[in-house]
This record gives sequence, C-alpha cells and structure tokens, in this order.
Amino acid sequence: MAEDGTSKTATHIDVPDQVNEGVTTCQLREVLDRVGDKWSVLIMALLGSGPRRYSELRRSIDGISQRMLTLTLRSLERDGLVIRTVTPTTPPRVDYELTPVGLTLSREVSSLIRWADEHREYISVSRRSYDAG
Amino acid sequence: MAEDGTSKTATHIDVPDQVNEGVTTCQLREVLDRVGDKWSVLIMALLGSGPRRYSELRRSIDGISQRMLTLTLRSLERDGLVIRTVTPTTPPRVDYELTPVGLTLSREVSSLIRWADEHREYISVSRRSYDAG
DNA sequence: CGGTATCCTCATAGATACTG
DNA sequence: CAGTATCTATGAGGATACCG
Repeated sequence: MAEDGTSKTATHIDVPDQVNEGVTTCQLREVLDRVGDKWSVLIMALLGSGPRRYSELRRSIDGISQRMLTLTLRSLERDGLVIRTVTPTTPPRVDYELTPVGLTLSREVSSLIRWADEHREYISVSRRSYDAG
Repeated sequence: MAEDGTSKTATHIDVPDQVNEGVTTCQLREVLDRVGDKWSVLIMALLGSGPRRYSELRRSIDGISQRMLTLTLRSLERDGLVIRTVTPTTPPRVDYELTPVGLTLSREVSSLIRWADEHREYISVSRRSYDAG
C-alpha cells in the first residue's frame, strides 16, 4: 500500500503506514472528524439497533441539546449514513434510519463502545494511579 | 446487560441499549472523549505497528504541533494505553509503545481508519450530492 | 412534534518562544 | 531531542426563545 520504502517494524496491522502522505491524512481527517464529534458515535450506535424517531433519540441520549441532535443528524444525513423520513401528519413525525453504509459504520462504533465499556474500569484505575504517583 | 425492560427493536448489536442510564452514558463519555480527540486515533494507529520515538511520531503525523503531541501522549500514558520510556543519553531519547490494553484499542481504531479509508469516496460523493440538491 | 435562530461560553488546539 | 510556558482564537456546543 504505502509505496514508501521505510516499512519500519510493521507487526500486525494494515493501516496506511505513512499517515503524513498528504492525501491520506487530509481525507482521513474529514472522516475521522465525522466520528470524532461528541454525539455521532452514540447516535450511530442507537440507530444500529433500528430506526428511531427524533424524539426517541432525544430522550435516549442523555444531555444532548435539540440543536446538537439536529445538527448531528443533518451531518450524518449529508454523509449518506442516515436517511431522514418525514411523515407530514399533525404533529409531524420524523424517523431516522441507517443507510447500508451507515450500518457498517454503526458496527464499527458499536465495537468501539463495547471496547470502552470493557476497559473503562482499567482506564479509571490507570488515571488514579498516574495522578497519585 | 441493560436491566431496563424497554428493549425496543434490537436487531443485531449488543450495545448498552439505554445510553441514558446515567452511569453508562457518563462512563462512556470519559472513554469516548479519549478516542474522540483530534490526534489520539492517529497516534494509537501508528503505535499499533510498533514503538516509535517522539520525533518519529512528530514527523509521521502531519500537522500536529509539539504541544499537542506531548499532551496527547501524556494523556494516553495516563490512561494506561501507552508506555513512555526515557533513555537519558545526550541528546535524550524517548520511546512510546502500547500497553497490552493499548494494543486492543489500537486494533479498534485501526479498524475504524480502515473503514474511513474504504468509505471516504462514498462520503465525499454524498456530501456533494446533498449540497447540490 | 420537530425543528430554527441567536447569543454566549469555554475548552481545544495552533503559534511562538524558551529550556534541560 | 524532547519537551515546557504563554498567549491567543476559533469553533464546537449549551441555553434560551420562537416557529410551522
């Protein structure tokens, strides 16, 4: 992949080795910023287990403001990861669901959340230890 | 896991379903913020393929400032994800390597980077399409 | 119900200069 | 080489109010 000769001591992953290749880093940033914001991961994980109404998402995600929920959903929609469906009843109803590609990202972030869940105690202990010594 | 009865239409993932359970969300935030910052993912991915010197990381990660590199590395060290080894020669030499737990996170973020790499074109097209229509 | 529109704040991170 | 110390600003995100 990396046509660069400096292949260091690559042990186990096939990530682009030179993250500074210009194209790679910049394009990567665009996408990592998508998943790096405060709410996308949680929203994607929730939608991973089925479509949700706007109000359901709002209630499910503790601490999110209406503004950020809308902004994040719009951004995910723009990236082709979720589909927004408006049912023009009164009062209106809006459902959000993952696209096929969105589903694959959802699986990734769910895996990450699982990791976080499994290691939060370890991290917590590490922090206390570090802050002490 | 979630002892709550409202198990909605869970289809395929085993993520904590109620992300607003207080404990879950807060603890999750702590850890997600770790991986959600601008540079951690890239650093973890790089260290995933072996130890690196400070200067190597600096050169490998395009656009990172000395300040942010140090801050991020310290934070990762504090969380028990990387180990910092100082060799007090002149000039000094400092190596960073993953802990066993760090390695597992590295695998997660590498997977995420792979996803980003595979779907950046799709996302790019989606954005243009959204911005047009 | 499902949003916009504003305003405002505070943390993240860049630039620059200095040091053991 | 591998940092630390400031100083600054930019923008992500919260609070609040209003709208179709």
